[in-house]
Amino acid sequence: MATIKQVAKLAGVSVATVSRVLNDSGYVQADTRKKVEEAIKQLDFIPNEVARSLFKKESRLVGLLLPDITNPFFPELARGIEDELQKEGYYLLFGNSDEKLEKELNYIQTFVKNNVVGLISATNLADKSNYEHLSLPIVFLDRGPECEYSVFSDGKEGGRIAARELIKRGSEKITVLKGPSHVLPAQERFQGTIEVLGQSNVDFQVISTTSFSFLEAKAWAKEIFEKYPDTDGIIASNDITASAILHEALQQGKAIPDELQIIGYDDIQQSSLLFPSLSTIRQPIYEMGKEAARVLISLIKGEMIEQSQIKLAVSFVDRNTTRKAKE
Amino acid sequence: MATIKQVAKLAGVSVATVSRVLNDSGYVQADTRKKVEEAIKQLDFIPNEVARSLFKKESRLVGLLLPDITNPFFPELARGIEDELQKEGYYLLFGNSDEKLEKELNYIQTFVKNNVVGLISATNLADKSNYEHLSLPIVFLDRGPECEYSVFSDGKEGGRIAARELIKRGSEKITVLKGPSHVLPAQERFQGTIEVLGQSNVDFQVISTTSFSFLEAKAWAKEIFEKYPDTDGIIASNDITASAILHEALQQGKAIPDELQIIGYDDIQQSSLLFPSLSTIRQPIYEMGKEAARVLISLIKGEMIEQSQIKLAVSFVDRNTTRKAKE
DNA sequence: TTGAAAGCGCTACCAA
DNA sequence: TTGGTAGCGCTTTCAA
Repeated sequence: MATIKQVAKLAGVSVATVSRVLNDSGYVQADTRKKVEEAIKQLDFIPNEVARSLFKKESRLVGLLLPDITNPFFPELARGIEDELQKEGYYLLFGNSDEKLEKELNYIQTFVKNNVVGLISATNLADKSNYEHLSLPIVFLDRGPECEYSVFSDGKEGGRIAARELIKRGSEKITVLKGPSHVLPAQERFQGTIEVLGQSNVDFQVISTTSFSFLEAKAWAKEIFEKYPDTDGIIASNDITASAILHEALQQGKAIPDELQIIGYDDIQQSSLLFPSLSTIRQPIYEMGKEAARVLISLIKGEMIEQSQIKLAVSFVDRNTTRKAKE
Repeated sequence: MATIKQVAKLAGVSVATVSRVLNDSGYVQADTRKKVEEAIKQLDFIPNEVARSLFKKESRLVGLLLPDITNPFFPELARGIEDELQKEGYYLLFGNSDEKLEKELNYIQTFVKNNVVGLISATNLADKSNYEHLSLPIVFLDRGPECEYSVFSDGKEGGRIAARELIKRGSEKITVLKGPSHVLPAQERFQGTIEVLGQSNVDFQVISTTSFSFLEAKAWAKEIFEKYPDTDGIIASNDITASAILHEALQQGKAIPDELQIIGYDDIQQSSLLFPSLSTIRQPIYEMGKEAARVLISLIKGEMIEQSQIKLAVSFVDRNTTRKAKE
């Protein structure tokens, strides 16, 4: 790798001058610039970002902390973030926390060590205290309003919509899966759901679930169908869980959606690939990622932020695990 | 952020000594070490990785280039890589190339600028020439043997297995989807498939497909069912495509697997969530990621590598879009 | 308009 | 066993 010194030498100028053309700063005469540019080309010189970062005390790197990229919700989020950051010349350093504090802390430290200019965290145990000493712009994603800067979608309303749509479509004995209690967004939507259900005239019951795992969800589904064989509507805590329930229901020969309606949450890509395709509450996942990146970039640039908490709207995606609404 | 200088001052020693305890190198007396460690704790000092990287001319960063993290094949790959790297204290800088040369080159440059110690590339246009001037350890993932170091699975054999299993299970008019021609691994498996099919006594036809997109695949499926209504076995180029075909088939009321058998490729997580669950050829995706990371780490450490090309075995996953094998 | 030089935080050599 | 110090590659004063 060529260095700035070599370029300077070849161009017959000082390193200061080379630096100036590199950064388009200060005065450089046209022909001097030309000489330098030629030398750069000749040597295939690429400025060393590390040296630059050391001096400037900031890099072009952004840290991204996710629970698990393997969970289909997160790749889309990550993609939104990346696409937005890339436009502005920032790059992603990324880690999966597995919801383990140790890993989370370890990654945060790594990010800091590497002079990241900002941080986006979508983990659930993202306790404020792990972050506040950082003196770095931080944006929390998919998490609630108690934090400084955050981007999330309207979980409560999403939960309400799910309940309303199911009622509107004629379910009368609804089963609600609560979702893991440590996953805040899941609890939000759950609250919204039971709020609406409580005000309605339908029967409903709540199943406490502890994970989003497909296999466990299948077991719960089995249990539900045994205990409440006449349940005619299920509100799942997310699309994976909904897939599992759908799977079990089909296996048991239930008619979907005539006998049983199922509604998911998230609208991950695969939900439309199921058969029947899954009706669900759509979070604008990709857009959430983009938005978070945008907020972070503004923060990095020290721009004014109109609102520190951005709540995006959710919507009902009417596919084939729900019936047509009654007029 | 505290610096080594401040630690040295507080501990009443020189920066050299602090550096020694930091790196466990050279001689440090027990009580001196203690003083230093206390100062470190007191100041919450974390060594600046950037400065270290500048001096050492290498970082703890590894670059990862993927086509698109949103494609369900890649998160698992990424996870395998990350888990393995993390054990050894390496971290991931990552980018999606979207199979665009410009983006690919841009990311490679960024990686180099940031002193990455190594590179893992899983892109399809990964032309050797874009990489060979890099003088960096590089491992190609999910790609063929023409490259220096690579980890991939046995695509040809996978293609063969798919054909054999379908024949064994009684399909007699098989349709093969060819998969995008620029995706080398897809072509490998296609070769394997037609090799076996050609030696057999079954009829078969090949459909040229140009993408892995679900929607396009649905359209092809429709076309297939129109043109070849008596096709009784489809070998898809991957699981997404297979999902689309399954979807269309179910929509048309075909009995799966009695009337039509479908076999996918990859065994991404969601394939088991489909109903009927998808029979497919399993690539050990996570393991491939791990293996690639392991090779890269060996390369970084300058260890001897027994084999530069690691080919992992694939296997048939017998689920519910294929029938039981005839005795 | 240019160059000399200090210094970002760290490591490693050499001398003490 | 310790400290002084040069230098990694760059940016940015300050002076010329």
